[in-house]
Amino acid sequence: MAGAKRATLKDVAAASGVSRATVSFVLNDTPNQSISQATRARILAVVRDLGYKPHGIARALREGTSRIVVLYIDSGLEGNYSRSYLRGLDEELAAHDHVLVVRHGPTGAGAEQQLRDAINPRAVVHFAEAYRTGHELEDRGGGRRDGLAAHTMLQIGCLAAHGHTRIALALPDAQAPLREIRELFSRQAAGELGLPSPVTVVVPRPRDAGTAAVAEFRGGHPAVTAFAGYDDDVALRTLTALHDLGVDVPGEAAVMGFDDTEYGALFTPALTTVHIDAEAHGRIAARDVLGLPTADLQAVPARVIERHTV
Amino acid sequence: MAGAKRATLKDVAAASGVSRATVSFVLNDTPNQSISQATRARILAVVRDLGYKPHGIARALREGTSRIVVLYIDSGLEGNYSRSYLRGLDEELAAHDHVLVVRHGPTGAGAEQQLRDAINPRAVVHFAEAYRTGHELEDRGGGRRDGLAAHTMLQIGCLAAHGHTRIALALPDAQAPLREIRELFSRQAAGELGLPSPVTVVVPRPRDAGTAAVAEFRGGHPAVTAFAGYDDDVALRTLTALHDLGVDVPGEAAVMGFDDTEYGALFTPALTTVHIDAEAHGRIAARDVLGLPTADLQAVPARVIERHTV
DNA sequence: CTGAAAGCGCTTACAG
DNA sequence: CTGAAAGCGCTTACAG
Repeated sequence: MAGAKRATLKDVAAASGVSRATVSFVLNDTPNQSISQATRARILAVVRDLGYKPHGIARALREGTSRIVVLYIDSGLEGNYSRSYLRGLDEELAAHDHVLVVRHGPTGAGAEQQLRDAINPRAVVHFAEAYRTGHELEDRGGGRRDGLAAHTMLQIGCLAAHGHTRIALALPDAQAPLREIRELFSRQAAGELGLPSPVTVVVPRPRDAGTAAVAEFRGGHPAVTAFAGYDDDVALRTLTALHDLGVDVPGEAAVMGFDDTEYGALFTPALTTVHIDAEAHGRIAARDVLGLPTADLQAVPARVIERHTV
Repeated sequence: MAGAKRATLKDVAAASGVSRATVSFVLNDTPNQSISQATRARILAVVRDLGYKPHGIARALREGTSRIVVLYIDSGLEGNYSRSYLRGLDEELAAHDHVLVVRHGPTGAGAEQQLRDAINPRAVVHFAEAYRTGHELEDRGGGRRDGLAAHTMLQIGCLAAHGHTRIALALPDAQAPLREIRELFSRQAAGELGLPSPVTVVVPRPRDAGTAAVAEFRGGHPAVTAFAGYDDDVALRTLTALHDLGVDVPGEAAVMGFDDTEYGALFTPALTTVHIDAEAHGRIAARDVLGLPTADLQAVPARVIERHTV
């Protein structure tokens, strides 16, 4: 049992007194094969005794793809969205006998191809693609129910509920991947609330650059009283800039985060933000790439975490 | 070229008018095979024309393991250590024709086995193992030159240089994986500096629990004037607790982080910390698991980033 | 200098 | 109800 060479299908067949095909049939529940309960039970017992596990590589060669799915993720793992998404994706894949593996950083086409050549993954998922584009969730009604549009509405809505009408969307940089969609959804949300369209401000790193950017922005847009962060990071940078400028938050200006990180709670004043549980999004992504139905999966609604910056 | 079925070794052999073995020999630079320059060139040209790439799965079946190495990582990716380590590991592996793949979260033995069965990785690396245990780096003299011992010394040394003699080591929780080794190295560092051994304080989440813990600790240890954080996160929590307690930093107490995150710079006062570039550690880990020599790899020394909490 | 053959561990028509 | 055979795409003794 210990240390021994790993058991192979042939071993199981030999020990059960049947052919390898038969073993394979019972292990895979192949339809239209009538194998007696007795043999079936005997084989299963041998499988257990020998600790037989199918050899993934051999299976992959035969089937054309391995039971691996790879997740490409470019952003960090600070926010709750990414963590819960990862958990959902991982668990759902595992439940369907697949294993998740992740690649970080920008996806060079070369690296992606290299990985494809190396393990023939069953599928590839790009982090939060459906959420980020809004498209797929939109098609299922999820965009406005539990997708980016809904979450943006939560953010803008919270600001509006506190009396703010001139809102700025704080962006990490001009090339932020979701910039356009976030601007769109923010505009729609403001529109529905009868507010003017949010303007946009880039709050870069490092600290003093962010402060300079916010100072300049405020000079040009004196009517703006609230900042809706693209994510918690940008919101925190904005909050810091405002602090460095001597602007009282929330007295003179409000700041709201997006996608709860652990750091927001630690700032003073602590960051008000929207908390998103994306486990269902991860599960849906898993089902999608496996070609399974997703109708029974329901995301839990996001919620505003009221702290002290609005 | 586009859309066609992927080229196979057989295709290359046929197009070059040689056997598959010959193609394999030239592609793998198999020693002790004398193949004429002419055939070699011809084969290489065909390989290029056909866009032939070895089929990783087939190769893995034949060779026994795939050219994948998996990194298990439990902690987040917030700090500079993990990011630079990941980069070094990834690049070094790629340079040796392997591909890195990562698994997040606690390593269930089951999940690890499942992945092993699925892709027969060439090797498995556990995040920063050599660094964290200190053992391997120590053996090569690296522990004190560019390992955890050296970095701990940097942290304690900075505090000492600012006149602090009673230092507390702030831990995220009592079960922190590196707790013992960090305590050991901190004690050694203090000893070398002629300081008493640091005491230990756990600063938990959430914010108010952290504050309560720090308040209680200060009650019991009034002589302590400096907190050395296990990492930036804990340091930030400690800093926040001190703020909530009305303790002036750095006037009444100093706080020092460990492993620079982006958030430290955003706090007020901004966190003094030690910045570690672990790219070489990642490269060394890659070489180690591949059985390659590492003597030429030299870590860049860590450095203290002086901000405003010491 | 090069090729025919075996074999890595599976799955799945096909034949009884 | 079950088995013998082919084949997924490679690599590597082995034989010329």
